[in-house]
Amino acid sequence: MNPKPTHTFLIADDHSVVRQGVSLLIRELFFNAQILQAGSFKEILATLKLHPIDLLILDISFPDGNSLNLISQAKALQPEIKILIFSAYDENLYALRYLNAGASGYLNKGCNEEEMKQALRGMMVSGKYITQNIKDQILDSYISKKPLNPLELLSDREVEVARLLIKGFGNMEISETLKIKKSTVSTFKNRIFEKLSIDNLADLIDLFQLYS
Amino acid sequence: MNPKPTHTFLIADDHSVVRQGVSLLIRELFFNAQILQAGSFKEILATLKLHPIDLLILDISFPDGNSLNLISQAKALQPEIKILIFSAYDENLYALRYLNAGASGYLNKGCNEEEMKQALRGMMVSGKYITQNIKDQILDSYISKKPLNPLELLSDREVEVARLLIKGFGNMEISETLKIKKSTVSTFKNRIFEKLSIDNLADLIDLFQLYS
DNA sequence: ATGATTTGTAGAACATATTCTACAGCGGTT
DNA sequence: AACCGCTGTAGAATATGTTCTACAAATCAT
Repeated sequence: MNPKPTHTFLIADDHSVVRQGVSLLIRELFFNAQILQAGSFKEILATLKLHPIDLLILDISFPDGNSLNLISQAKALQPEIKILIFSAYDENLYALRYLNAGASGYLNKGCNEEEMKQALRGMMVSGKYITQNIKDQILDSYISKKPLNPLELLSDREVEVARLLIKGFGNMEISETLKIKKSTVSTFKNRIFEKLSIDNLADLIDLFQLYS
Repeated sequence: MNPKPTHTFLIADDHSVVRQGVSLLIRELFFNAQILQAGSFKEILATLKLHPIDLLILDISFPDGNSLNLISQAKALQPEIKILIFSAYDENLYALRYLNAGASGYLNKGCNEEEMKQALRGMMVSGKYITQNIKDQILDSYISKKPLNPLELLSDREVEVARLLIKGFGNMEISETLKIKKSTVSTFKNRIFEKLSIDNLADLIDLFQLYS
């Protein structure tokens, strides 16, 4: 069976429906692809240790955190792996960050099937995929450092902390989740508030709602 | 073809992958079902006007708003329609509200395939599906005659405190504004959280946003 | 290439928030 | 009239969060 060995995909998303949907799409394009799935960080890493993967399709948010730092771990295990971020979050907010962290494509979950197929083809043939929108952003951010929206002022870690804050996590929980001291969390909180010119959680939640 | 006319499903979600994934699942259970899809409010309504639907599988959040008031519109068009909410949001926070609005099932996107199938079967055979968790909630709210609008649970002073909290006021500021001791503010905060079954400010803000 | 800034991290002292308990007044029930 | 739960209020002990300072590593700007 399977006379021509073909590509291996790993779909990482905490929602099984999404994995199924992506799976289907892939099969339409690469009919004898090998498709693996993972629903958590542990599963992703475990799979990467066992199988060489051509393309990792990676959601941003998992129950156990965001996948930013997973990228480097994945690359450490498989330097040649291609990573396509597939997220429901606004690309304007996250794409640059993730591309910078080592992903080579960013696709919004709000895409239609055609875009999705293009993204998959793009990743497989040229190793990358980004929308015009993001290309423009890259250009802009190259030309002038003017942030398009206030959240871009935040560093990766700051965004991470901010996202936990708006989920309702307290400093203690955050410090445990990220394994940093509580005073560190406070420092981040302060810097976030300062950068965004706000001074309370309610405003932070407001801002994130506005810009995503 | 299709000798035995069977069920018609409408999958409403702004992410096409999700629609595909759900589609797949449905086909496994109801192999000759008719499956329609919609990615926006307009599409949902348009479809409802053209086709009688047995089960509407409905996401909560769409680019053009949340689907709460879409439920009554759907029921207006097709009083017999069954609606299963399929959402990534915490069921504890939203399920009752949507059930009350006319949905008869609530399924979290974090479910596995088996749960999803159970939900689909539940909806088709008995017209409803809810998790034990939500059953408990309903029971509680029945026994204690909790009004659906949680804000009605709060006493005048509690609402006053809650409003200040969601404006971003800290306990100190509230205690100064209302001329009560800070420990009193904490007591109120606790009672508010308890009455609304939440435990952090982010959820309070969420709730207040939903109810306005 | 080098100095300036940002980023990620904490310790210690201090400020704020929560918990647990309590109690009096009010309104409804028996 | 006596009881009950809900409301508005706190004190004290405890838990959590903030500030201020600091420092190394990374990144940026010149």
